[in-house]
Amino acid sequence: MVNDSDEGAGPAARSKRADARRNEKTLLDAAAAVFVASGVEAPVRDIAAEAGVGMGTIYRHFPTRADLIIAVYRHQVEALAEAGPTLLDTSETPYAALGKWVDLFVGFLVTKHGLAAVLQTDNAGFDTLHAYFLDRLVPVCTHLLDAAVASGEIRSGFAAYEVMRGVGNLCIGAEGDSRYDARRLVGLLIAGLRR
Amino acid sequence: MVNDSDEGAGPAARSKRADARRNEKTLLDAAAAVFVASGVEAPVRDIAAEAGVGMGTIYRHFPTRADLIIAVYRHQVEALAEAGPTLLDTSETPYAALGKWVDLFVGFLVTKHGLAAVLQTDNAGFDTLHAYFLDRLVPVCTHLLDAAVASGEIRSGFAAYEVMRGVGNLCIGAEGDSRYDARRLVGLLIAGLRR
Amino acid sequence: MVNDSDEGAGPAARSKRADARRNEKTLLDAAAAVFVASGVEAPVRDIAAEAGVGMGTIYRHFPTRADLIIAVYRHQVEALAEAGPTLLDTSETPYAALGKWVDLFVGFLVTKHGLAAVLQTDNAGFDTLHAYFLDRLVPVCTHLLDAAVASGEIRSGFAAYEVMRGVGNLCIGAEGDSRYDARRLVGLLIAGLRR
Amino acid sequence: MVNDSDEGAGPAARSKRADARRNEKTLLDAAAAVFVASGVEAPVRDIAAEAGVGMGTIYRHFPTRADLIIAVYRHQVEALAEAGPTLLDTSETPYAALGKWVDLFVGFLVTKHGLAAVLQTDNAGFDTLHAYFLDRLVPVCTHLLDAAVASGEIRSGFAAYEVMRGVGNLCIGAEGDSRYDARRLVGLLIAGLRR
DNA sequence: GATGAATGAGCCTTCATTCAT
DNA sequence: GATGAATGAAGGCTCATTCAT
Repeated sequence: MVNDSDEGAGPAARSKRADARRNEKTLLDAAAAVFVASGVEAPVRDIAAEAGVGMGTIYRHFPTRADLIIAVYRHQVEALAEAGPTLLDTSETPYAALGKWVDLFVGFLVTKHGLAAVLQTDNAGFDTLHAYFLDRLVPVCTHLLDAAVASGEIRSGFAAYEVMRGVGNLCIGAEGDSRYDARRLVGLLIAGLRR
Repeated sequence: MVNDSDEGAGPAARSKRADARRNEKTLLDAAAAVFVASGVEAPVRDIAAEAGVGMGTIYRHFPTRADLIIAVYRHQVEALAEAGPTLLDTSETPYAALGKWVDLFVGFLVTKHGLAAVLQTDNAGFDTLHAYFLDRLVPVCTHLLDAAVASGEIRSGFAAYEVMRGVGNLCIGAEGDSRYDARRLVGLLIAGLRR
Repeated sequence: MVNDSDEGAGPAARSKRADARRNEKTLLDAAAAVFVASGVEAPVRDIAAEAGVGMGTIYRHFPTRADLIIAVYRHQVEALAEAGPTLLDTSETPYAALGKWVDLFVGFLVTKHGLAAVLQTDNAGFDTLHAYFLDRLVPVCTHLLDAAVASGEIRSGFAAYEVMRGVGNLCIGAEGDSRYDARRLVGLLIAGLRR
Repeated sequence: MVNDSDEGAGPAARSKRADARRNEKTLLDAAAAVFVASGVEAPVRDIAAEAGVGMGTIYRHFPTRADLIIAVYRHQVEALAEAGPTLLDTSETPYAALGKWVDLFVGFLVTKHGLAAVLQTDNAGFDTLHAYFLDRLVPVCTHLLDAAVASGEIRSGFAAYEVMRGVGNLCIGAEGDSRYDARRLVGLLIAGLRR
């Protein structure tokens, strides 16, 4: 994030940017809060209200809802992406790393009311969102799976995309149903991968 | 069910009924078609249009959307329920029966665009639907799981509700995504149950 | 009612009529009951249901709601009309007769949930209803008023139509409001007529 | 009311508000016009059309129909409320004041097609409206009645609520019926109060 | 004649999105 | 740039009324 954009503009320009970024931060925080409370499909008006800005401001910064969602979760997705290699390095076996990573993924999704649902839907207009998540995480997951296959711990033949979709799906609606523990079921799924 | 179809009823006495029932069939077919095309949450208007009837007709026959959905899928749910014991009798092991039954379940869900999604949602107004599915199928699934636990093939501790929810979730959005094979993933989940 | 219609038809025709009249009686009773329970604007379907007949039957007998209402209350309106002269004959003074008659009128209206409201509304389609009530009762009321004016008990200058409309209005919504006693207020109105 | 109109507010700070308020004025005028023409129960669409705005605009400003009605008549209700004490001060006797006030009330209601009807109905959703009218006017009327009782001009025992309801009822449907003069009848009612 | 199924207009309400200020 | 007012499509639901059986 340090050098995220801003190719060295003059001081005034920069301050404007800084201003805008601060505003954007407010937006993202508000959106995150509303997403948690009411799901990713919450009315734009609610998000604007939470942020204390006009709705137009939301639209200026994020032309589509998908853009907003991406922005909201970018940090966490990045962290997730970065966690892959790290876990591989620090875990006893590739399979253990996979398990831990999937757990992180579950932790991410389960707390985002409705995100998992949006992720799998073929709703037009969410392609960007889809693409972003996949572009960023599929390679990471592929890497983990490959390693675990290579170590002989799991069977081959399952694509990262598929596994992630499965994990994502298992997380849908998990929040709020005490009889359903997404993490346990995901555990089953990953266990099913073992040779 | 015995006298459900009125072939052989009094000639005129049943004429209205026959008419209405034929119409109801049209409605169910139309609803099924629309459900496949646009999901179970499709506008009532669309279903009416597809059936070539007025909206009022839908409401007359099915006061709530849940009623309609139940009616549309009743036959298949019943068949599913009845398949459980049969499979247990005719399969080599309880686990094999469980696998086959789950496969049937997946086959059912995968072709019903949006049904799996509705099934897990806590949308108010779908309680009837929920209840119907669970009432009918959870006992069957429980029976299969118990048998497989008893035969020592799978670990214990997973409730039918949870497993079914998991399977259901894995089927969400499966249709139309060629890179995602719900059946395979469900296979993984069930495999994960093995000791 | 004795010779209400039926100009001496043949026996068969007559029996048919008798049949129809019995049916019509059922309809009227049902309508009266529903009117009391849900007001004069109750859905036709409800009335049909209460009568245990199809809606079409209602429409056959009473093309418009006004026709039905008239039919339902015809007996009571006739009784009211006939009570006028009688009261005049049997009361101490014309004003007393007027008071008693108005009381009967109030008693009639107050128990007909919504009737008073319909009576004053200029809803198109209720002209028949209006006309019937007025044609039948205005002359009676006029007679009473005239007598009371003649006896010097009340001031002149108020038309029966106006007084009846006033009484009718005071009865609107009386049922079900314990803080509002239509009869008392009507008493005030009639008291106001005194010299 | 003091700072209700914003002549003199900060130049730009209030521009939106000014805009919206102007619009609200348009809405109120349109609503008033439609209320006169079609009654207080006119479809929201009609009001929007009359105002030349979208329906959403109505809903933005007035979440419920009752809110709209209240807003439309607030000024007049307030004026009515304030007229009570004034009349008491400036009239020869309390009874005269009562008569004049009731006359104002009649003048108000008679021009509001359907308002009187709504006022007496127990329609759910109009409670706010009811409450507002009663809260504001019953005390005023009570005051007038009490004074007239105290002065020995009228009989006691009639609550303001009841009298107002009576007056209100007498005004229902008055507009457009040349044979019915609500004011005269109300006069009769009030005359009836005299000892 | 009776039936009640079907029709469809009509109303309400919610929000995503645009755009004047 | 920000604001939030306005728009209007979309969808749900309820009957009055017609008409095939």
